[in-house]
Amino acid sequence: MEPQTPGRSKPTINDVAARAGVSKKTVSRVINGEAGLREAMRARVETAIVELGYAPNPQARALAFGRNFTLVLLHDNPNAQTVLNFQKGVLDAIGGSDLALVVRPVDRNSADLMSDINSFLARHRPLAALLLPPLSERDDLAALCRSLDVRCVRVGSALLDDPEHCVASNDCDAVRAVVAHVIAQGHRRIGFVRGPAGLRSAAERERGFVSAMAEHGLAVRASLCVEGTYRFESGIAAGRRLLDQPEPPTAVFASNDEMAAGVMHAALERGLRLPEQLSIAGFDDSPTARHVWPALTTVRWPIVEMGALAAQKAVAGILDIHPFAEETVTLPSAVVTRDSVTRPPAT
Amino acid sequence: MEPQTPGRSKPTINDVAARAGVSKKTVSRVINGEAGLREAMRARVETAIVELGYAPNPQARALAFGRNFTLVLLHDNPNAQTVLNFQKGVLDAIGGSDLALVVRPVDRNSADLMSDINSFLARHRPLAALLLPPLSERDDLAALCRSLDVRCVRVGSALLDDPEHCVASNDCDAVRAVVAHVIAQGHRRIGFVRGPAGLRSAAERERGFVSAMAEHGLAVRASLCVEGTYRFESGIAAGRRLLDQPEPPTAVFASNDEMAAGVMHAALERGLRLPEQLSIAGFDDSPTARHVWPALTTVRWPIVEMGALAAQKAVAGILDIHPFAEETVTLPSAVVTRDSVTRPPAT
DNA sequence: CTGAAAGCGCTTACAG
DNA sequence: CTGAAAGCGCTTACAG
Repeated sequence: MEPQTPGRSKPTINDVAARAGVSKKTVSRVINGEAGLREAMRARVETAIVELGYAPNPQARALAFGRNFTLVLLHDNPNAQTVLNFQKGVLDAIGGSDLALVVRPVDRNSADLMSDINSFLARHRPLAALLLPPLSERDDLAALCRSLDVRCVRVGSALLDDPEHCVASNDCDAVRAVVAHVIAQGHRRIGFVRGPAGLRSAAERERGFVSAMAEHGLAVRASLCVEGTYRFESGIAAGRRLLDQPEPPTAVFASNDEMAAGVMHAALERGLRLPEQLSIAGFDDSPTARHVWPALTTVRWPIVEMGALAAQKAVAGILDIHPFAEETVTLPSAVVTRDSVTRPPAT
Repeated sequence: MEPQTPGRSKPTINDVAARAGVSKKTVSRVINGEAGLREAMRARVETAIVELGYAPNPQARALAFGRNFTLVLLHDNPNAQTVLNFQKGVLDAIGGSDLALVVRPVDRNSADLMSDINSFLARHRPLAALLLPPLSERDDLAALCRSLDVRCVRVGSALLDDPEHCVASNDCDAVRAVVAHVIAQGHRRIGFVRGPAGLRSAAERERGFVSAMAEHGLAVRASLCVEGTYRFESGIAAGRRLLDQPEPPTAVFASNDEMAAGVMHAALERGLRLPEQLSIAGFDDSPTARHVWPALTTVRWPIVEMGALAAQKAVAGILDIHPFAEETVTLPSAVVTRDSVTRPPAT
């Protein structure tokens, strides 16, 4: 069961060099895929590596390189599914390699945020930092990474940086599409639950809502737009306010699924039948979207793919993983049609 | 903004030694908190450390120690909230220290599972591996860790190992409590949706269900026990089978929240009113439990606390984080009473 | 195109 | 109780 013969410890670069009859510098060149080696040399070394079952010691490389072969995920995102799906994307992409993924949740309201991240990065010295929203929106953080010579890839609902440093969805377009779908069912009075002020995703989704309404010649009534926090409870509160209007909406778009579920609660506690008396759409395609009744029409956010693309950008030029074309930045979202949106009640 | 004067790079152990007028070995002793140092020495070194803003280089320590100061989380758990809450617990516990958390999802059905983990652990050399269920149930994996001299802490629904290597909930008792609550409402015909065969959590929860029924003198009818996969869809299927019985249950306990949500769907698609016509209880207290209507009565699984306790055990004797008494193994669950369980319909 | 030397910043093993 | 030497397994910087 144990491949490693007791007493004979793991082979080092010296063992490979000796066996191949070359210097360890040459072995190092092969390991790091450097150019300008005679093919015969390379082959000899590779044979020795295989025969010995050699694998370079990451700790030694890290010390000599002054850099760990790790990616660190910095996040302050309350949505577990989002964070985990992103991790999955990253790990799928780096799977075969010897990279490791380090996770580092932070508190964006902490006064020490920058200095904490500074010291963590300075000590740990990863290849790159991956920033999830809303952290990804902070330019000071991206600048900090650069000043520490740590690559930085920012994930967001819109273009946050140059193509090498950014992975994006197009939330504006995605919301435009789902709201267009609602409108196509015949709705005119559509309520909107906005995300928290200051978040880029909230702004993009609002732009999408406003565009969709404008494109179809519908007015955005201020009384039918309320702000939430992206949390479930705020969705309940928003739903109540919307339904308390003298002319309540016949449909509501909430800027994420949690708040959409909250709007459902507000409707159900008033005894409304769903979706007949109120259509509701959300954003994220979280597990909750399938679990609620009626199942929620929503937008699938390509977070797994964004994780894979972020990993690819993080190691570009060092490791080659290329599921995506090099210039890819924006990944497509898709409307997921389920049961929570139907025609408005006859008036 | 940059504390590090350009040109003067980070202080090393040599700088500290020089400034304190001691050998670097002495500095090393202070860093590692070794005993048997004159207090005056220690104080001198500590002053120099503070004055210089010195922090040991983790890469160098890793090489010299033959060990990284990291914890690796090995998991094959489909529940994002569970995994993320566990990560949160671990990170809360190790927060201040210079430990890093590395995540490594694996595929427990892969033929290379053991060899993949073997090579990852052998190369990465973490302080410890943290195993989440269902991976934690595999004795061969725990043995592999030990053979590689990597500590291993197993998380489970029951005692899986010695107290130093195990963190547990008591799912049997927790289910007993929630089912007792259902019975206390007056239900006699209670359906049961089991978890997948082979999983310890499924077996423990079943034991709890059976005990609760027995304690209250109720029969467990085979026709009212169906097996699910812990996934939502399997809950729908289970719910349909239960409701198709000639004498359908008046209440259902599903072994997790996802399946409970599925049972709700099965009931709603038949036009049942919830909870008046069917009471439903779940397990996990996932976000979904709050989002469904009626909100789900369930069991809160102390996964955040288990993460913190697992971290504490992983570094015991190396680092001291002690929110928990040393001998703590089992952490308490709690019944969360919401709206999905009420009295049975009058007959 | 390949290699011998020095070094990365720590710790272990041994003295005294 | 403290230290000088050697070493962990790689890479950088320089030769040739």
